[in-house]
Formats: sequence, structure tokens, C-alpha cells
Amino acid sequence: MTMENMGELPADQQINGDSSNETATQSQPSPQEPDYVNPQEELDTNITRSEAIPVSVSSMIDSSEYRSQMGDVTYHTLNGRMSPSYSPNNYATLTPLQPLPPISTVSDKFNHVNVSGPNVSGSFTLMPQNNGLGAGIMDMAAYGHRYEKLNMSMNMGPTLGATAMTMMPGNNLNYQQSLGSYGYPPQNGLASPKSEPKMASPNSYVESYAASPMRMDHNAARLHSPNSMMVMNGIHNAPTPSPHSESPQRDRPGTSLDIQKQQQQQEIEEINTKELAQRISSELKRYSIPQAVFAQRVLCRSQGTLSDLLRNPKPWSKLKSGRETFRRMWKWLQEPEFQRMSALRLAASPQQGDLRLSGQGAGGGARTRNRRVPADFRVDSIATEPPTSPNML
DNA sequence: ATTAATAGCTTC
DNA sequence: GAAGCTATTAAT
Repeated sequence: MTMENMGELPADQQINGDSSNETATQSQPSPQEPDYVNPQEELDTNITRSEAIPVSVSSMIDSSEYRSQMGDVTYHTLNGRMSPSYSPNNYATLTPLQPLPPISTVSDKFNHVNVSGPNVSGSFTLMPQNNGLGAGIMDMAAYGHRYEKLNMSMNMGPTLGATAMTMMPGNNLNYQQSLGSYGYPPQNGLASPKSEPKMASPNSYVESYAASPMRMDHNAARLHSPNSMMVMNGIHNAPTPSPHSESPQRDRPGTSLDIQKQQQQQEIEEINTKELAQRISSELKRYSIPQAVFAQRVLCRSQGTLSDLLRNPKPWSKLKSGRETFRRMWKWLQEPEFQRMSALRLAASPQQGDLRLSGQGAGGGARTRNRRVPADFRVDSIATEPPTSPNML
């Protein structure tokens, strides 16, 4: 089954970049792919689950309607507003697919936690952690705001570039400050940004749940988290002990690690596509992320494809190569907000000129129409410095 | 004007 | 036939 992961990728159009998920870590897949790739992985390892623990939303709403009302509502309330009113200057349509962001399959890289990430990893770690418990909401909200702001700033111009950076999660400190600066409204009042998260202990996030499996059955745990909007669902089983971030892959050979791996794999093996589609839809709406963007940046697919997948997700069992796409979605969901956002904007910031379009294969029509990446996401200023590494270095 | 949904078509 | 893409259309 693991093979699937690999097997499918190659099939992907030009997404060869990620052909080998794991490989990504080692070096850049393709020239187009900046280095954020690596960072991502690192982050992934570090933070990923900390935040992903949202709460449930009802354990998977089976409702066939995607637009989960709950999520949205909740969010709105919390946030007070999430007007999708950021007006992109030119939001063009899609662009040719690009090398997809390495969605590292969770296969095994869970353990090797922070890698070389100098302070970077550390910083990030904190971020997501914020939510720790109650902060979840703030997190989301904050991100939401950030998202918008970011876009705006970018649109506005280089001048604001700085601003953008500020917001960038370069380091938690910054982050926090940014929040302050921007005067993020206390979302709910419950989670005011804690000035000092536990930066000190990077391992906190550890307990994070080992990635919630898709099969969310038990959703007991997430009751705690305030942000029910996220809804990750559950933790499959018992929370993993606690792999300290510090020790890369040395957990307990044969024990927890093993189990974790297995669990994760399983999770990934059985994704509740319907549920997932719902959640993705919700999240996209929540953050006002257009399908086109998400599809391209995160999934490396076209808007139309995504739309279809979200609306008519096929059961996992019936999926063949299409699983990969869902895995990516899943992965994205699991990531901390911050990372998600980064993925959205960064993932696609290769040189615009570089995009090789036309040749997509199907569709035939694609003539040399050069569609540029949506302005919003095309964070030039930021693109220059991926949040992940260069940023704070 | 922007985005989502759909149709038709291509490739594997 | 599955999976996806582009172009087009509908909806807001």
C-alpha cells in the first residue's frame, strides 16, 4: 500500500517534483521548487499535529452537504467577520499546475523532527503551539486576518512588503507582535494571544496527536479545543506518548514509533473522502481561499478538478490514483494554520515566467495562454523569502 | 469581476 | 474507465 503513494505520483502530470516524497527532504526536487520544500517537511514534523487537533466538529458530519454550516458559523462568530472581501487585483484563473508542494507522506518522516532548521524550526514550532489549548480560536482567527492582510499588503505593493514579512511567522515573537500590532481583536476573548507561548518547550506539541486519522471514530478528545471549526477529528487512538521533538527518530524502536507509523499509514490509507471534502470546502470558505488557489498550490490540480472532487468525492475504496490528491488535502488539513497558509502562497511562487504551461495534456485547449498566478497569493515580497527558512535567518 | 460548477476532451 | 485539464457557463 505504501506503494500507492509513490506509484501515483509519477503518474501525475508534471508534478514530478515530488515524485519522491521523502526525497524532497534531501534536495530540491526541481529547480522550480524553491527550498521551502524542505522547510515544510521540517515543520511538518514539528508542528503538524499540534494544531491539528481541532475539535470536532461532529465527528464527521456525514451530511452530504459540503458547506458545513457549523464550521462557518462558528468561525464567523468567533472572528466576527471573515469577509471574503479581500479584493485581489487580478485574480486570474489558474495557472498551469506546478510542482506540487511536497506533501510528504507521513510515512515515516514523522520522527525526524526538526532537522537542520536552525532557529526556524523552533520558531515555527511555537507558533502553532499557541493554540495550545484555548488559543486555538485565536489562532484561526488570527490567521484568517493575517491572511487577508497579507493579501492586501501584497496587493498594495512592495512598500508594504515589510508588513507582510512582519506578519510572516518568521519567529513566534514576530508573530505575536504582529498580532499585537495589528490589534487583533480578541476573538472570543478567550484566547488572547499569549505573549509567551511556551517557546521554551518545543516538545509540547509533541503530544500532539499523531495525526488524526481519517477514520475518525472516536472524537472524544477534541471537546476541549475551543475551535470546533477545525475539526480534525479525532485522534485515532490514544495519543501518542510523546515523541520529543528533540530526539529525531529515536523514539522507542519497535514501540510507539512503530505504532505511530502504522497508525498514520493506516489513516492515510483510509480516508473518508466525503468527510475530507467537506472539511476542505469549509476551510476554503472560511479563509476565503478560492478553489483555484488551493487546487494549484496545494493539490497541484486544476480548479475544475478540485471542484469536482469536493462535490463528488469518490469513496476511498474506489479511488485509484486519485487517492494522492485526497492525501494532499488531508495533509494540508493536518497542518497548522500557519503552514497551510504558507503552502497556499508559497507553494506557488516560482518564477512566473517559468511556468510552463501549455502542455498540460488533456484539455487540449491550453494554448499559450499565460495565466498568471493570482495576485493575492503571489507574494512577491514574501516569495523572496520563504517563511520557513531564510526569513529569520 | 471573481469564483464555483460543469462539459467536453485527452491521457494513462 | 479513471483522473484530470481547459474552456465555458452560471452564480454571486
